[in-house]
Amino acid sequence: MTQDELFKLLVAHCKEYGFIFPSSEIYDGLAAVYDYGQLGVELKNNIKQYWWNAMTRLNENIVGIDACIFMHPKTWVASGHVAAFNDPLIDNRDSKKRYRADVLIEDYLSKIEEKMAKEVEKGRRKFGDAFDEAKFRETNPNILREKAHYDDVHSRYVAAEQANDLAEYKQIILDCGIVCPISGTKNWTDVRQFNLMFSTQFGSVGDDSNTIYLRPETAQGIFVDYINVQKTGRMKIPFGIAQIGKAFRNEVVARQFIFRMREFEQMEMEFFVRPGTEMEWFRKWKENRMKWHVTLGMGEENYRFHDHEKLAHYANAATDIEFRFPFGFKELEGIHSRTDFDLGNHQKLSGKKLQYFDPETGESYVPYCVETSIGVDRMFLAVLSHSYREETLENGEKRTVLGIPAPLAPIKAAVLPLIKKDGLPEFAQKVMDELKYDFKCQYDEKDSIGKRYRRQDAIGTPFCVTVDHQSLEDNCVTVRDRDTMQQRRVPVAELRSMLDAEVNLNNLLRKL
RNA sequence: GCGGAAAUAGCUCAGUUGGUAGAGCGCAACCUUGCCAAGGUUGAGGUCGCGGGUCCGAGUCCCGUUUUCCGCUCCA
Repeated sequence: MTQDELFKLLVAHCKEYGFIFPSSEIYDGLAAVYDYGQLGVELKNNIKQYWWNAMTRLNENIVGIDACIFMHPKTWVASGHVAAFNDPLIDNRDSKKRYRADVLIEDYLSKIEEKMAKEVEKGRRKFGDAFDEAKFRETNPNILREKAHYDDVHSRYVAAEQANDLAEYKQIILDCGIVCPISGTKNWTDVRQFNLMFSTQFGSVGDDSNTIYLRPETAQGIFVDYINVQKTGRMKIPFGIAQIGKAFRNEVVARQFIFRMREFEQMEMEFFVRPGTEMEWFRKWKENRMKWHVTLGMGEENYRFHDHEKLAHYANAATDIEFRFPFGFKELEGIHSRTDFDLGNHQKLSGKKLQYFDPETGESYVPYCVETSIGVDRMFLAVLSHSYREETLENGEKRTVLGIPAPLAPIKAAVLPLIKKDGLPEFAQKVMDELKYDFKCQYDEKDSIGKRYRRQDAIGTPFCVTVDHQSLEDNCVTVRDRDTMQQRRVPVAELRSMLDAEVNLNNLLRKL
């Protein structure tokens, strides 16, 4: 079976067993938006808990916050999102290439300038020392014609830019006969606004000044709260602020299941350090985060670092932790050295001092920042795609198993009476009562025991606890292991501690 | 956003030159059995993605549209 086929099976499996559904499916769905189902939400919560506890419990100098999705519009001016992701785009239908409409027009304008400059050169050669450029420009008919055209296009362009008039952009491109550099044709689509950020109306409708954005990253919530946390938590540099939350990006193309969605969830931690020490911390966090991943036991060979050659506008060093997804190695987590870009800009734009007085050096400075940023949904996909497997048993039967790391499994144990009579269901219910305060368990008495084992395999339940007639006599139950299918007898009184050793998330923390 | 393909029961899929909608698995109830997807009986579930059109008649032909997949494109 190819990785591609496997991935399709996984997507179908996710829907069939209640991990992930297409959103609003009864209305034909909404592109690139997915809901987490009854099992998906358990797995997702476990992933978040593993991250949250690793950050905020293992590091005394990291605290958490939960900032809002709505933020003051100036936030996105300071962060650079307004300037960097607000472009008018146009496609050429023949070459299938996409361009920024404003860049096409600007290129056209500079070509006219070049033409005029060539004309000036001609005049200079012709008249030699007696050449008067200003006068020449005012009298030469070729230049005057080009100049008039230039001024006309330029003024229309500026007006279009100010009014954000997309139709006018296209009209200018058509009027000027601008062609695609690749195909050489004028077969253009309409100009569309590429706006990465979703906007909505805040307060009463109909007033432009009330337009606000849904955050495209959670990090800015940390930066704007930085000074509050630092002061009220009496935090000393170096320290970190962690946050888990939703973010929204209106991607041009959102695909590959939950790998790239328009609404997604991030787990971000911003670690504030003394300027000059950021590379040291960058290295530490690279190591630290890789260990967090590898400790889950999904195979060290499935992770790798990918250092960025081209750095974003805010970074002086950046790397990705990539995971081997069914469609290849792809970014799972980003670790960026963001310098003082964010805090510095927020300080400038807000006029509020965001400096830290360092008692060790006696200096005040805007801290530098090292960020770790991981997508919850990508992590979810990494776990599921790594866990999904189809086995053929010795007797030739097929078995579909989700070998989810036990601490992350949505259901920790299934409690199954061997048959649904002779008092076994009642005994099993008592076992449920014993376990339910510590573990998410599922009770099932329908169908044969073999079938129930397979059902639990398919949703990744690490242990099945079976109650039989002998249990009534000796207070022991059979515990069956998902991966090995081996069984052992365990006294009911020992069940809790046995399960705890295998499925408790905090056991992972001890290995970090 | 462009090009190609697809959409029929919860899932996987049949459905002939256009003539009243099918299977297997699954699901629910009951009976029987009891440690790795057992058997029997009964039952629920589909205006064939959606909207138009052609036709006496459309799951089937035509147009539009939505969603998904593949390839471009884009990606802090």
